[in-house]
Amino acid sequence: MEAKEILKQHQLKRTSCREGIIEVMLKAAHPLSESEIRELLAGNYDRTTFYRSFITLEESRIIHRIVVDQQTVKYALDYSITHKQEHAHFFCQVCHDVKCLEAIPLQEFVLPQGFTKINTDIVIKGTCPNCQQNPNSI
Amino acid sequence: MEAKEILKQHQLKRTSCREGIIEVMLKAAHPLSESEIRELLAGNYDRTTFYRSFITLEESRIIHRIVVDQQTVKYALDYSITHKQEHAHFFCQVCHDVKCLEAIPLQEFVLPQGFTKINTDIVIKGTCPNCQQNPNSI
DNA sequence: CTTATATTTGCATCATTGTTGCATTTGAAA
DNA sequence: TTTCAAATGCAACAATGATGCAAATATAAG
Repeated sequence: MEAKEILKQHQLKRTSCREGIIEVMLKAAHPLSESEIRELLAGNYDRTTFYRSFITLEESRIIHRIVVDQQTVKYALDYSITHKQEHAHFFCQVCHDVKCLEAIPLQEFVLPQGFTKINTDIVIKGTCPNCQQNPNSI
Repeated sequence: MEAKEILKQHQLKRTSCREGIIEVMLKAAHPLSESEIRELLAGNYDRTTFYRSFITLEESRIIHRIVVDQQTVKYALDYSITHKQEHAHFFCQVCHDVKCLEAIPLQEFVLPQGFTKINTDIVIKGTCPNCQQNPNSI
């Protein structure tokens, strides 16, 4: 699907900043940070505009956050757009990339009586194959 | 174990700020935020001192962070101190409390070839029993 | 117990990031 | 093309992360 259509479906105005962010994410092989998206974006937007675009896109459930730690947040298109299954994410502590672990089936979390589950975030931290082989490529 | 001994075992100087933080966490029923700990703390420390104490305690693996989202971070004593099993955490989106889900056994995450796992963070978001019953108690 | 020393604290300070108000600009519906 | 609500860009402020340094303090040695 195209960025334009995604915005229309979610009843958001088609602005170049929003459209650009979605386009970058459609092309991306894995979740990107705000600064990575900013660098891949054609236009040069005010940081407030950029900041508010993420809020809007997240509120409309077009994108979702993957919070690795306080200083590392990545963004990915929502499952409803990618049609992917919910999955765990892998964070490489060397190259700081996040990869989707779609191949790993997730367990069912049966909560104690009275708890209601909305969603589950799973982040596995470690070293990715590339950084294992080339430990000096930081 | 007592705060004093924990600091000694980790070869840290016994300062009242560090000791106070550990004592508060030893008494706590569930993970606390920085501001919650600050309120429960007897002394009134400079924010830099407080800030650096958390860095030191985390580096020495006395405490660990539970990152719920960018603005919600809770702290708990390290598993090596509490002797608890690794477990998932539950974040209530109404009262913002975090509870340890020690009763839920965790699956094994078998990573693809070449990945090395260091640890796994699991945060389940939803509504806790108390807030389910009293939806206006925010 | 006293002294010596390396560590920690508190304060000042600066950087970065989150957030809001408002005038101007822009998208899209009529 | 016109109209109007929504989005942008800018200024400004708040909150938080981070660092340098003199003064205070914990610990080990005497």
